[in-house]
Amino acid sequence: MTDREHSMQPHFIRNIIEEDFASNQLRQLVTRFPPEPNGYLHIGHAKSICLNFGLAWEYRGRCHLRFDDTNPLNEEEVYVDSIREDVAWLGFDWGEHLYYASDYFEQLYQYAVELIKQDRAFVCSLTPEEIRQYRGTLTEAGTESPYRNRSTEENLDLFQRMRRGEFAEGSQVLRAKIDMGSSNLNMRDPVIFRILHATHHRTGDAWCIYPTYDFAHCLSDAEEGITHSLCSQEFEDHRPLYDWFIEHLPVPSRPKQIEFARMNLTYTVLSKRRLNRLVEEGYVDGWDDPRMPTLSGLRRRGYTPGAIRNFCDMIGVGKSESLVQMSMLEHALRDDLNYRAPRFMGVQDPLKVVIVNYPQDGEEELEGINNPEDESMGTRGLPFSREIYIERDDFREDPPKKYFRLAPGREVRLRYAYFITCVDVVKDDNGEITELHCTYDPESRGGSSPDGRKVKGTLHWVSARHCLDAEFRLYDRLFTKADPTREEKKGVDFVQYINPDSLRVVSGCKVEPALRGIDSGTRLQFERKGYFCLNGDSRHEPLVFNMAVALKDTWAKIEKREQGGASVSS
RNA sequence: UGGGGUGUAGCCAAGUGGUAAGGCAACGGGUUUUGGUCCCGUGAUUCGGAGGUUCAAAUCCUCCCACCCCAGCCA
Repeated sequence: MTDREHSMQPHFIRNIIEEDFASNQLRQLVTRFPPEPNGYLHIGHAKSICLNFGLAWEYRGRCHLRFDDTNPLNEEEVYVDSIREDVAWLGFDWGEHLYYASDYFEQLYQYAVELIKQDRAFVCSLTPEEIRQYRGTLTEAGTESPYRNRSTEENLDLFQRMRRGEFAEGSQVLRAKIDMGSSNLNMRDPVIFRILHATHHRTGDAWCIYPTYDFAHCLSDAEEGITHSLCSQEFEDHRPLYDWFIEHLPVPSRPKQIEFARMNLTYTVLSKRRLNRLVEEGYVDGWDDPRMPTLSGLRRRGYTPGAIRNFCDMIGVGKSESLVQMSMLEHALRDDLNYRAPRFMGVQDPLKVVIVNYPQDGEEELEGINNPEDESMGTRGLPFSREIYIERDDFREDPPKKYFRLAPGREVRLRYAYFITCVDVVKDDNGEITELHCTYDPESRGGSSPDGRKVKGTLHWVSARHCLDAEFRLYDRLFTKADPTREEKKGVDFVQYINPDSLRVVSGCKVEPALRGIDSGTRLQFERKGYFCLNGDSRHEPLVFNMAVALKDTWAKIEKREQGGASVSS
């Protein structure tokens, strides 16, 4: 991470940390990113990752990566691997500080025993349904469990037998003894250990009782010396409970929980459940489909870690739930890639152009600049010959107003090559344009004329004899509604709003030969089109390029407006 | 009709008693061998609403409205 990327935008969490340092309550900042290994990370998680690791980096503290693996029913090793990969890819380093809540199972068990001895926890033999009924409702107080006043000895014995596996799942639980009349449901004698006869991905069959989130999370934080435990807002109601455990147990440190708002992104979904449906029901091609907002999907799409970090920085950290426009994410990518992506020429919909006054078998090499924003990226050779391909959309027989590309009798520039003038349009029997005849001005070699003559348009092109075949995969928003989740609340299944044109596969594309042999994953700009990324499995022709994001297109905007089209939304 | 949280421009977001930052988007203009980039300019008499305190309020007080979260032995 560089300083350029890390702006120091003020936000309430940073303010709290500043105050804690100022009042000498804090010597070193310690944060943590605590994913449950039960799914893949997405852009929403990136916000939390960047916040936690970013703050630790900024204040010379440290950030732990801790897997919150207290529920063996939905956790798997594959998820821990992908999460580690994604966090590292984003550019963060947890150093030696990789932890698992499951590392603390024995300690957590001892803490529970301590609570029983303090008469602050009891084994409850109510059934799950009974527990629910006894809990009361939002507006009515709960009822105390008939098992609430078991003796310490009996509780100790029962809890030990729970651990030994003497009971069936669901028959007993350990509960904290707090207040069944609390208006905060989390304080109505919450369950802190439950029986699960399941194999855990790390502890195997060593345990058959597992701590709940509320019990494990705060104590894990305390064990690790976390100073600021940042979580999303839905845990705000849990904070009194978090503090209750910290207060009553002999923990080595006293972490502070601070909640911030989750982010939503337009035209996509970010909940595990919905993302899972997209994959399970085949609407996308897996978790790393380039249309997915998962980190693996964004990576395959061509997003850079720097772009995602900048995006997270841009959106800020607050307490009000946001619906961030996709245009912000796209801006962050363009902004990053503009400086680092090498430029190439690629024609999506080829239209043959014959340079009639160019030598029949002539051939020469022109020079192209790899990145106008960064001279150190050098130049490359561009083979030129009598027959080339240009973009079909760069020619209009009857050019509309403000169109300054090629048209009959009009002169334009071929980027880094020559000025050409269209002298003839060749069509087939159906009236389809099959090729263009143009003349070139030998004096304009390189792209400028010694007489100072100006042209309005510059076109990208490839030499027909030298170009490579390619396939472009053009991605668009996954949904047709900015907030498919909101629509869902009106009773419509969000999959109804999946964009049928979110993927357009275009074959028959032609790209310049310098692209031969580039590595998969390489990010580049096809000039005048957008930023692309060579797809992972693309070794031979046709080369497959995923479009990460299109370049801004002022002409498309003008054309749409002239036609009275609707404005583009984000 | 319980509790917790949030409301500042189309979106994100600073600001916490002294007269509304910044970014994205949009719209003008300049530069340009990418209709890209870059540069310049344009937007809130007003901060969910209504009252009140004050010389002074987005900031303090009162009432109201809207939205989000909570009744898993999920996290």
